[in-house]
Amino acid sequence: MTAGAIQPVMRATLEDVARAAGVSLATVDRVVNRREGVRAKTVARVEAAVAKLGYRADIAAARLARGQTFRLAFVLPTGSNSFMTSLTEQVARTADWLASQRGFIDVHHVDVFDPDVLAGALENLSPAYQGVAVVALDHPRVRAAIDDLVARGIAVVTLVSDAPSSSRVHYVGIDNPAAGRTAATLMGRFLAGREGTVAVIAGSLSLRDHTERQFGFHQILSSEYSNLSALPVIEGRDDSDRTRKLTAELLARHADLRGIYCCGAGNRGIADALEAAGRAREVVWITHELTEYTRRFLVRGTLDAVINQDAGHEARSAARILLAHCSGEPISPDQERIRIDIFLRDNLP
Amino acid sequence: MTAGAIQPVMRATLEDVARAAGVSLATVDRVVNRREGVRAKTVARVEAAVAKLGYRADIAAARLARGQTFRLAFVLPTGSNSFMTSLTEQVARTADWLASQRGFIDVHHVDVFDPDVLAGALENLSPAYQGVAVVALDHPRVRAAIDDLVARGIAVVTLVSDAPSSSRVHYVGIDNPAAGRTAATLMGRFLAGREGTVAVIAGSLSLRDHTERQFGFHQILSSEYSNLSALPVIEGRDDSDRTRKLTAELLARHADLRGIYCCGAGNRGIADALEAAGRAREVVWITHELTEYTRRFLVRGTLDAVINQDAGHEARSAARILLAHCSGEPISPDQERIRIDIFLRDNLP
DNA sequence: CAATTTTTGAGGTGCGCAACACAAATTCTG
DNA sequence: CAGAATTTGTGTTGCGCACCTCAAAAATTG
Repeated sequence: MTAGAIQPVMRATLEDVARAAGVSLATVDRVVNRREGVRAKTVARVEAAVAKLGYRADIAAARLARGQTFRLAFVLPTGSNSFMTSLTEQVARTADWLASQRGFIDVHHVDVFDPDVLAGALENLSPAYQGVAVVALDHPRVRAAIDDLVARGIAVVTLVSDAPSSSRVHYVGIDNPAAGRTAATLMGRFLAGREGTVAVIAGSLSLRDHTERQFGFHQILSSEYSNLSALPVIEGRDDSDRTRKLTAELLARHADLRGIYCCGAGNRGIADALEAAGRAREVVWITHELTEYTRRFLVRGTLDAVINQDAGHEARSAARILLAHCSGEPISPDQERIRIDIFLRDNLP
Repeated sequence: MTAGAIQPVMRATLEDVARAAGVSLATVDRVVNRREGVRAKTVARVEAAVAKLGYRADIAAARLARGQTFRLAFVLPTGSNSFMTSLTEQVARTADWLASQRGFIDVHHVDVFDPDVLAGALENLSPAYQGVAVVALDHPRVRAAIDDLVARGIAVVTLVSDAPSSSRVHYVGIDNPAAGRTAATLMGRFLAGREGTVAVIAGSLSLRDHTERQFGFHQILSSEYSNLSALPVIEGRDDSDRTRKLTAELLARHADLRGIYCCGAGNRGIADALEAAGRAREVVWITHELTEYTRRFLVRGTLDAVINQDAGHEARSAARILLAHCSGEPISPDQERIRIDIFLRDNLP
């Protein structure tokens, strides 16, 4: 047995560093906080002492002394689909956690599907915010609004849906083309060589994430599963009534329909139609986002797989990244990477 | 657009509460820290003020004032398989993070597969630790050692591998039977009705997690996929040389071998044997833990799916839970729940 | 009502750090 | 080598809280 021997546990303080370097507290402070007016030679001496003692500022004490507080704005859709509801709830929880870290979150609900409204909301945001997380739309006006915020020194992260060409500091969300490819691989493998058609239902093709998903899906399906042919993409507008009708039509029209990939919301409609037609077991259905409904369909066997992004992780990650950015701390990339979760009936959380 | 109006952002302090309740700072302190000697009526007044102002102690300031530091021990296997290496690394990173939260982690490496050695290591642990995370073994001596630590007031969490009947405060790891069921569903669906046999390779059946996984696997395979019959479990001892030989034998002996489920390590051996036999594409192979090797096999198409537990998440979660337990703070269960990740070639992180 | 007990208040200290003012020491100029 | 400029030291304050002491006030008792 190798024991990491029990060492003295006290943290080195600024004072320890000062003593070790043979300089005063003020000088150490100047060095560690990169202030002016210290000779290079002295800087080196202090830095050597820092390294030797393994000094690391107690960030809690530092924040306390600075009296820093952070104000963040989360701009979320007014829409009421399950995923966005869950995201809103997770943002609230994150706010709760952040409050104990001297951070404060205001949530603004806007119609993010209207570029002008969204851009307007961003433009009117109080300059008191140090950071903004926004479920973005990839549109020139929105892009400009984001760039404008960044130019004013406000850190912006895009959440769930990106605006890649803007100057946001980070995108917190999944790789949507990869998510689509994942869905296609599951579809192809679950259908294992059977011939037939596969339908793709998107919310709207003007949504970047839906477009990217169906792009990834088609990419893999056409290159690897020639036994399956994809039907033209249908826009369900994330609305269950509409998807119910559309799915019913699909089922009526295509006797050889083997699979449905839904890269948006409106899942209740799809489930209804599949079950009404009695083809729930036979048709492979894959969709996005784990909600109370998709969970139920999964357990029941109507739904075969869910591609999910963890809303809680996204909310926390956005907050952490904004905070780190504001206080110049580093972030650890692989803790912040949002994974593409696959859920089957068996590995539901 | 609904704007969460910009409110005053200052946190309420103890002094604010004192003023609002019309009592002194000392009394508020007595109430919030549950000290003796305050009339019930006064307690109620203070608590009302706390609620009204939404007062929450600044935990950073509180920790600073208390001068609290935490000492945690992580007891990890000496073994060198990729997953454990990665776990060790993630524990080191967690230690780094924790150091800025006034927490200190010592790592002890022991042969966790020998119950006596493991129990001995736990028994000899310095009483200076406030918390211990251990990759456990479900064995009476180990159980007793854990119970003993808990009896001495040391919080214990089991990590990756549980000792369910002990008095550990938490198990940080995946639901292994569910992981096995997940593997079986993937196997059954990828093979979609084809007839044949499926091999199961475990590290050792005396390891609780491996046993549980193969249990879950068999459960689903036998109840839902009658077209597939499982061969007797093979013990590969997590050793690539051995698994290579065993896999080669399997392939030679069973022309109708359709799938391999490996619920332990030794994946390089399996990959070698599959590729050497030229049956890498045809045989569905599912294994556990995403490592540099399994990632490569996945990309190459030799491996079909990986069931993974996130070592980084586990390390951080164990530390957070121990810390919360030591300082009497609550934990948020769904942030600490370790998920059963499924990785295909397409959703690799 | 005095004596006793319980409750409350006032005040101080220190945790580790940031931020600042000002004096002292050191170096650099002409 | 005086004077100026630069570098370093000393010292203080306060962030929000925990924890302690001692005295004052209030409630309870005989």
